[in-house]
Amino acid sequence: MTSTNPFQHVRFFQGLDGAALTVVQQKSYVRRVSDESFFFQQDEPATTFYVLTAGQAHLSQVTIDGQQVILGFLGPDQEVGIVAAIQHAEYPLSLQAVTDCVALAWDAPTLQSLMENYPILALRALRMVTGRFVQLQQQYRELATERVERRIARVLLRLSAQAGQPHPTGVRIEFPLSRQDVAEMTGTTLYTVSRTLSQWEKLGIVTTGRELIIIRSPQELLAIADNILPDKLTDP
Amino acid sequence: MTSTNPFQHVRFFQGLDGAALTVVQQKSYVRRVSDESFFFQQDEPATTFYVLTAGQAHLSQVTIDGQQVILGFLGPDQEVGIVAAIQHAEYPLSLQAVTDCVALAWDAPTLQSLMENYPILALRALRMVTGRFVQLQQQYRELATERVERRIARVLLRLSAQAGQPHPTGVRIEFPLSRQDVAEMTGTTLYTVSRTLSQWEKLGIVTTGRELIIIRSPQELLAIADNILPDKLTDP
DNA sequence: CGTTCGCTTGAACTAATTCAAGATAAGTGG
DNA sequence: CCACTTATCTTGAATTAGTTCAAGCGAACG
Repeated sequence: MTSTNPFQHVRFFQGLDGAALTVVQQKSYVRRVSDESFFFQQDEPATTFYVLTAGQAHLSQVTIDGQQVILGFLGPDQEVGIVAAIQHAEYPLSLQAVTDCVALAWDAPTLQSLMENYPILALRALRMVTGRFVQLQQQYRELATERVERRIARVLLRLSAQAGQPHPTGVRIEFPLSRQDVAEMTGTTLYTVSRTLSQWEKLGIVTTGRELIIIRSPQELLAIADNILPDKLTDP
Repeated sequence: MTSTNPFQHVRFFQGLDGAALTVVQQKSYVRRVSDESFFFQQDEPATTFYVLTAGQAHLSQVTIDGQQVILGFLGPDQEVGIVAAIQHAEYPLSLQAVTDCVALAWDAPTLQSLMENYPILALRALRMVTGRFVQLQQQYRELATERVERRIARVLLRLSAQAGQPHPTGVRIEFPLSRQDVAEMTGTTLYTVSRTLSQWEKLGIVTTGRELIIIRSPQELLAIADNILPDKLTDP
């Protein structure tokens, strides 16, 4: 068919010409991962590089004593597993589907030889990882300096930007998201998240349900994230 | 002279042959930065890539309200500023010398053309950034899940591994390190750091002074970091 | 030699955690 | 379709880890 090549949307392949795109595509295979299942788990040998084409998945780490931390969510056209391509190593985290997912996959040796044949791919990957790195540094700073409420506000804003769908009463986060999930993203407990969301619901900022969050007033959430206190919160 | 090329020690240049190393070296220049001064500051345009050859410096971010976070320390043979080479961007953080420093420097366009001429450099950089990324993810998880005491223990162990010098009574961290600095690395306050170090000093784990920390018992510090409680701490 | 800077320590305070108990909603199988 | 089971969520009460404020000490510095 003559429609645009879907690979053009993927940051990782931007800058490749048509012929190269075809080669890259031929070397790929499709992997389907159903809701709740893992693409890979922490400490497994890193064998595969993925570009997600449909669904949502989350990146998480577990501590020795079983505590989980969610480092972020991945949506369509996002890629993961570059570590597989550049060194014999283990995945430093797990990738778990939170809805049914479809992904394009490349084995480590395949990607490695693609990078050798198309040096621009290494530069692309470098730009990609650097961007994520800068983002993680910012998240780190937020975790180190900000109160729980602000961190929760930031996470909801980030998720709504990344996976938000218009909804009659606001923007709905388009995958099941529990209080526990939000806690693991913000370094707090599910109790504190529940209390915070209850309070926001009373103020009309969000609507919540079981594994569901709809943002009614992004402005107020932004004000909380940026620590701008509205009158109704400062008054006793 | 016939001694080994100093560039061979730098991770970034490993894999380059002698001729390439010479070219890379010729394109570099030396920059000296005295104690307390900045290599660059957050939000400045990223123009330069550095490899530190002598001294110690720290990477830090400041929040809008002036709070500082230290993301890590850099010692000899470590490199920084890859963001300069790959995109027109601002430095996402500041690099400040904590002792007198000497560094090799490359301007962004220079490094960019070097990467085009020697594609292996992009792969090197990718490996480097990925490594740091994995490390930062780990630090993030620690910050999200661990108590202050453990985080402080980890930081001291990390710093002693990176910049520790043998000392009659233990391992000494070889640059001025204030309580405030440790607080900014662990996301806590200088008061809590002071209290923690005082306690450890009573237990004989460390010796401290003004901007000085000597680790006397790395094992006990490791036990704290790994949450293995010795009897004397569990007894009432 | 006074002033600055880094450090210590007590005391009061508070943000957030932990524990406990119950409510609500979603599967599951008879 | 309804009872049974399971998982998510809410909320109060008690607790605590860590912060904040305040005051004072001692070493370094100009």
